[in-house]
Amino acid sequence: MENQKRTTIYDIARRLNLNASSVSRALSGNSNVSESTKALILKTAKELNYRQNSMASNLRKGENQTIGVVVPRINQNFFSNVISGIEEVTYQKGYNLIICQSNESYEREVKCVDTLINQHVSCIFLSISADFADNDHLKSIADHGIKLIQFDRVDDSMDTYKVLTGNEEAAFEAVEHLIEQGYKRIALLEGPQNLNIFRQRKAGYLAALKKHDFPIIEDLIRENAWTRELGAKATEDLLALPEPPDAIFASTSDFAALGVLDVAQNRGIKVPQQLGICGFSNEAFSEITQPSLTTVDQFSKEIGKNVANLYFQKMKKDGNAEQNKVVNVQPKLIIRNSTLKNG
Amino acid sequence: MENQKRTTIYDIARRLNLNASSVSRALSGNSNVSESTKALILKTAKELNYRQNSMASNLRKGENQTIGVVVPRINQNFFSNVISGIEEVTYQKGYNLIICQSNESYEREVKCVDTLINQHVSCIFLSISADFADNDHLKSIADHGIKLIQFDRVDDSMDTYKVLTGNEEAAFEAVEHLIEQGYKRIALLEGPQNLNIFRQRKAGYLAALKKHDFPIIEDLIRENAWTRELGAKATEDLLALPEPPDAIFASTSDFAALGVLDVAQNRGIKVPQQLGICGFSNEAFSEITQPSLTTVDQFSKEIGKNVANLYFQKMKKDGNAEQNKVVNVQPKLIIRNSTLKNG
DNA sequence: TTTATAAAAGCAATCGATTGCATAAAAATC
DNA sequence: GATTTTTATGCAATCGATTGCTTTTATAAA
Repeated sequence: MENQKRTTIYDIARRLNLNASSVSRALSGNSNVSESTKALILKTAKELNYRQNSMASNLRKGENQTIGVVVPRINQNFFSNVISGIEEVTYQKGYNLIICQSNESYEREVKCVDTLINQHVSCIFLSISADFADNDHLKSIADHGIKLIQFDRVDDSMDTYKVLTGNEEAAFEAVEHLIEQGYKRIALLEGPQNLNIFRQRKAGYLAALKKHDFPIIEDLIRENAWTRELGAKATEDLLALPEPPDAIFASTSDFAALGVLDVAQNRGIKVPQQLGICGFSNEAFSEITQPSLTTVDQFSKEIGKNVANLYFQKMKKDGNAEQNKVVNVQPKLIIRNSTLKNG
Repeated sequence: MENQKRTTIYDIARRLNLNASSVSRALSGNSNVSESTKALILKTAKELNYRQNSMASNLRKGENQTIGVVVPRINQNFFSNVISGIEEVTYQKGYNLIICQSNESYEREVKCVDTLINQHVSCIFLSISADFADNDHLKSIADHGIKLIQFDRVDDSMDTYKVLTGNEEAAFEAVEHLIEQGYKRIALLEGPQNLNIFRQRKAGYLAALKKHDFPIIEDLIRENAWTRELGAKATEDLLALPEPPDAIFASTSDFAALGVLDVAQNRGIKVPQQLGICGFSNEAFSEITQPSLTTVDQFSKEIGKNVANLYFQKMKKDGNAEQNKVVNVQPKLIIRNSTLKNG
């Protein structure tokens, strides 16, 4: 029926001539209820179709078995996989997930965090938006007694638990791979430098060049090329240089790498012979392109699991202890045809 | 600080020598509070860093501004887009989303629904899992005064609000397109027939054949081919027939279509000349394959928005009124090279 | 059988916000 | 200035479950 009230422990108590406290104890299975009445209560609860009201329970217990997740975009492969990984763990623990997307907007990110604070969630798992401005909202999370785990895109300046990808190492490895394949002028497509992940990937790029005594050529480094279109645009510019690159590391994403490939194909530039292309993220399509794309797998679902496990295994116990606050999930370079100049 | 208690309306009241009820009224902006004290309360609230405890509020008000979503897999393109669309609308309305994934398991779907009932959510948006067994759990949702909207994969036998894709029409259109292109023996890769969407797509296939006086050849209809691997496997079988098909409609997904393409490429079969291929869902990769894949775009994000709007615009008012309970989001056939025999 | 002990059940306060009703204060009317 | 009306505030119950404490009942020991 639509509007009938839900059965409460009082309904059960009344029916059995008992006190609500006994019903509560019986249902939580705790203690001090005789087996016989316990069985009776459970039976009646089932008959009356009883369900615990978790609002009341949470209010009284002062804790909410709920975790809030804030990501830039739910429907982005990386994040939907992270969420899936998180959900797998939290489901096991009987926790609920409240999901918000910031849509890459700082303002909205702040609002999402606000909502989650109001909801009194136990912990917030968060990856910051592209136009991240300051971290006041993150600080206020702790003020309200809520825990915080940052993942992937994090604010380095904050001393919170974090789950990270080895962006720098992965970028280093990717560029070194390009060098080993004999590419001489390696360009970089980079993302917004207010995001740690893009800074780190750039650092990896620079470190690899340095190690192999390659000069750093500013002209070969292109900012904000993180969509297919922007990747294509940047490629056009790069190829118009007096001395164009012979390889492009699209450190932002496989989408950008796809843009590079688009341009190469339009111009009849042979990949990987004349131009090497390396992407980032191992999107599903990257093994389907012609040629298939070399890229970096970030094990996004693993990242999600790690985030959740970090909370349950360490944070709930340690509180905010000063040890091992950062977990690294090592990514892996997936070498495919788009960079195999030496076959 | 970590363990300090959160400020409540009582803290504010005490500080201002007022009663908590006035504070509550002031904060909810309702009425009957003088401008001066209202301003004072708002100011103090900010000073004390007050946040409403929504557990308490919801408990008292008996409603929970929360919606539960159950999908087979969060990290599946279609569903993550639907969720994204849902979130966009619910966010506007100040509602929270609790997300669960059934992992295509009926048992887990039941548990998800259980959890959401306990959480006392206002409404559940649900798409059933592949091994859907019965609808007792769906019925019990209404028993607890919770609304239900089914989308995409629905249990037809239940009279609930629904948001659907025009699967049958889309499949019909796809097959008709193949016929118009001159394909003569059109095979079908179909999914588990306990899911409405696959039944409907099959119906569309059959209807199109019938309209054009094509015989229905059982050998050309393959069950449970809904992954890349299974699609490839089914294609192997089809091509081994004495009279193999000259087109394959992978009604299950673009992944299955990709499996078809794999086999064609391995065997040197020319697409679309010797074999036409049509997929379903318009996955990101479908325009990247060589040749690009003809497929059906379902407007998944739109579906999500429609689901949420259905709740806010109709259901909350009408209750369970008997009119216009079903919304259709019409999909669109995206014709690409894999079927353009006459291109 | 009586007393000591353990187990079972009841009582009542509590979590924090909301709201109908009552009262006090301010404003409007005569 | 007295009375009515409006507005502002206070009081207290309520939402449903939990839990420390007390009382009652059953069991074990003396």
